[in-house]
Amino acid sequence: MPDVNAMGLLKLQSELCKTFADPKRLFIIKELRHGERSVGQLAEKMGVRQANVSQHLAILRDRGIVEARREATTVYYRLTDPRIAEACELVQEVLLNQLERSGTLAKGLGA
Amino acid sequence: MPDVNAMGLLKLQSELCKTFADPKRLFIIKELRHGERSVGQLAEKMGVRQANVSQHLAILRDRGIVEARREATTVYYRLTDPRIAEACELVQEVLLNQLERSGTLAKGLGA
DNA sequence: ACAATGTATATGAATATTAGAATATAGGAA
DNA sequence: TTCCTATATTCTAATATTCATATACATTGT
Repeated sequence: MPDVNAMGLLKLQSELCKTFADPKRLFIIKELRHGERSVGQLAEKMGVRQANVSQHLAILRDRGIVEARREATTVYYRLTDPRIAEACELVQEVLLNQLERSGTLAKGLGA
Repeated sequence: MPDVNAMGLLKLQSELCKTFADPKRLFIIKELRHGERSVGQLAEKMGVRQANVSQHLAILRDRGIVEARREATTVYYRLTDPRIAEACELVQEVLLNQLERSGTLAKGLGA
């Protein structure tokens, strides 16, 4: 008997993971670890058009990753759960480990 | 000055996260926490065709998530880094928390 | 050599994701 | 109201992902 029951939850979990499967959304998550940021602040830091940032924020909002707070015309976003950033950091550690092993880091990736 | 340096690493990180963005691959990762499994074992547990499992394993292999070991005609897979399973568990916790809040769990998802 | 078993890959069709352009909405100031 | 700023949404084209089918490859046994 195939394990079809677990698949329902895993489908939801995979949809949550999809939100981490884009570099711009990872940037946003990483940035929001340090506190609230407005859409414009994020757009500038990322060097990306406002509409595009807003699209990504909508995805993060729909999946319950971030929450918004409006102050006049400015909308500030924050993470809903610190464990989200933790999970992303774990993945980053794994990645850095992989890069170390393959020696790819040496080729000047900035730092 | 936009933060373009970080984007290179985040691109790699997002590609790593993409491997978690599919329920079947999450199933495989979850299953491999308990030890090695062969392709056939996974296919049966998942109720999925062997070729499809093999495709997903190839993705996990390419991203360095799993490693293979051959024994006669049988190939056994294992996780390369326990932190990968940890990260997935963190995401699962966040998900369960979300479901609790929205009360969706009550509607009999199996357990 | 051949056949049998277990696994991997190539191809194509359906579907999903992404970014940009244009447009829409919300709130504040005059 | 009108204008201005900040954010959101819709639509579209390009690209990527997923699955099934068919086929190829690797290993063991005969």
